[in-house]
Amino acid sequence: MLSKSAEYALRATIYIALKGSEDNKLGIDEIATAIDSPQYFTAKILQLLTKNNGVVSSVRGPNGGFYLTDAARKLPVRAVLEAVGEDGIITKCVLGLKECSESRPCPMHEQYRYIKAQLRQMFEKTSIQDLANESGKGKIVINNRQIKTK
Amino acid sequence: MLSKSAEYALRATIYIALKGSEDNKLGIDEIATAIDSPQYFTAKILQLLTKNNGVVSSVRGPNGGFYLTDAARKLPVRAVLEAVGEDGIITKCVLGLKECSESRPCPMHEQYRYIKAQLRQMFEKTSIQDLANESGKGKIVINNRQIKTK
DNA sequence: TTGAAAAAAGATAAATTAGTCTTTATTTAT
DNA sequence: ATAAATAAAGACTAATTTATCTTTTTTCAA
Repeated sequence: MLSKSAEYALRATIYIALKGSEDNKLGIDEIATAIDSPQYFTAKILQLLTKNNGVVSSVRGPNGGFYLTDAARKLPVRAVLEAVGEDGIITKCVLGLKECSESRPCPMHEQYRYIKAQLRQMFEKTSIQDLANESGKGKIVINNRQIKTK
Repeated sequence: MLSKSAEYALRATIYIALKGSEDNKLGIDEIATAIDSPQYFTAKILQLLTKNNGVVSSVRGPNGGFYLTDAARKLPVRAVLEAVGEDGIITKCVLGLKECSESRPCPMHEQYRYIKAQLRQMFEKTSIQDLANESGKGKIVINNRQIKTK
């Protein structure tokens, strides 16, 4: 469904939203451990998220780390996917046809249209903060690990 | 969304359903050209489809080629995905968590559950023949090319 | 103003997926 | 029986994605 990059991007973003703040920046090691992802690779992905769409903010040096601004928290989940170049799920044809549209639909188009619209809804109407809130409900989990909300 | 393998598998299967029959078997070159896919690679995929789930049938030698049995035509689209090992879309967690379930849901679980159910519906309730019929409606297209139904 | 802590950037490696080519086996027709 | 047509099987190459390691830059605190 999604690439590893996209999965890590989402998990990392949710984790940062949940545990980080401007005066509690999180280090890459903590993040990678928490979401159970390869550290260096996750670092690369966070770089993408800081460069594109301003999803994640970062500062270097002592007490540096990653956090989300209030504005970033309001961004739709789609912004995360876009930042890692992975929004094809809601833009491309299921059968991979370049030219597939209402006027020239592929054999699955009719059926998939509605589902695609819902995926789009989900990724556009849900904000990063919304996901963090879900995660905060206690029983909800990132990577098999209960996250303690402060 | 889907891998190239899965896309080619679906396109090839639909094409064979539409144009082939037990006494009009289709050659790999025709198929690959028609669905605009790399020939040798598509051959590999058709091998998978003949070995797994009996989606496609084939015979070698002169006048050999690929076709679908009547039974195969009734198979759900999911059988094609399974045959190429690509049914993760309807089985796996969006965030890639190993342990994500009703009792231990990931932050997107609630939202995605319904969509996943619909994807499953689509892939399980739609048969290969159904897709071929769609394709037969005339304006519908495999790979930007109008397929002439006899 | 120096040292240490952090992310950024860059270079490389490993794994997976996609794609190609060659050889073999099977089938049909002559 | 033999030759030709075809898919199957296997070996190989290329591209992309995933992952790791090293070096550089920035920032803070002593």
